[in-house]
Amino acid sequence: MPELPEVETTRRGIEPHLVGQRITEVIVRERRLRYTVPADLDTIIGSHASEVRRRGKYLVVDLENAGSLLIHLGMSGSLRIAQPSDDFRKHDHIALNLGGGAQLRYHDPRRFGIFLHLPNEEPLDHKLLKHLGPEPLSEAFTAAHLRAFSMKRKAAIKLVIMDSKCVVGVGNIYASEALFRAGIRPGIAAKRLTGPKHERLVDAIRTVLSESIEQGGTTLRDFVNSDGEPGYFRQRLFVYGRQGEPCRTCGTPIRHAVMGQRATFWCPECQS
DNA sequence: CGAACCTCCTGCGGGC
DNA sequence: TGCCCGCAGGAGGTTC
Repeated sequence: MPELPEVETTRRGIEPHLVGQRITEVIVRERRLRYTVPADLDTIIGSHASEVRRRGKYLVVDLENAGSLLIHLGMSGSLRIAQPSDDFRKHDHIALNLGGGAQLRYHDPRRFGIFLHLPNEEPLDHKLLKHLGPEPLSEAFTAAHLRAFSMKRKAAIKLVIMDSKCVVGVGNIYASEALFRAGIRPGIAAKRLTGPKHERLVDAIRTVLSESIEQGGTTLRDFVNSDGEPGYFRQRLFVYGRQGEPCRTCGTPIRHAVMGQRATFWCPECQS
């Protein structure tokens, strides 16, 4: 389940293999992703990748004079650098051969991901990106912003920080983790957060995501000729998936509930 | 506008 | 051991 740190780790992993490289061949083995992979994707053949950017959990591969690729890993997607001679594995849906001899492979068992070509438009103006809120690690994501956004929302604060119009890239796992670190119960109505809570939550989101990106950085080598799965499974989680287990801080059993149809975890003692 | 719910899909875990 | 069922989850879309 790629969250923002995994996507950023992916970006850093593939960028040095892509930038400056010419796309020499496009192989599409399965078009049925969240949106159908365009039938004319091979029009990118001959163009050079100039940059790999990230916006939220979206990746943008800029192509010189050929627009850009818009990629999302969905629930189960991954990108890795392979060799064209490597056997295709089940769910390896797309491969781009590169001038230097390597190959970028898109793998996605559940096919919730996105792989689109935007020939002309500025990708940030695309309808999928246009309404996204600030990057959590940018200056724009402040306590004042979170306060303003939460003001009229009676929805649970956890749902609000997972709303990409409020802030991008906070997925289900890190939402629970950030709220634990901030000492805030996930189910409290957003509008009822008081005083320093916004600041603590902004700080906690930043910390959780930054730490996870750092951990991912240690596994970058895995992007070449391996499964492309960042090492985030090693992440030490405080509450996520730990229902009934003792809180790592106080020993109280971790609670679980469904919010917005998503599993939610918290410590009833440490979070108020 | 916000809130609640639906949808896509496969792998995996629980239950027996 | 093997099989079946149901669930998990990102995020856009729909409905009220």
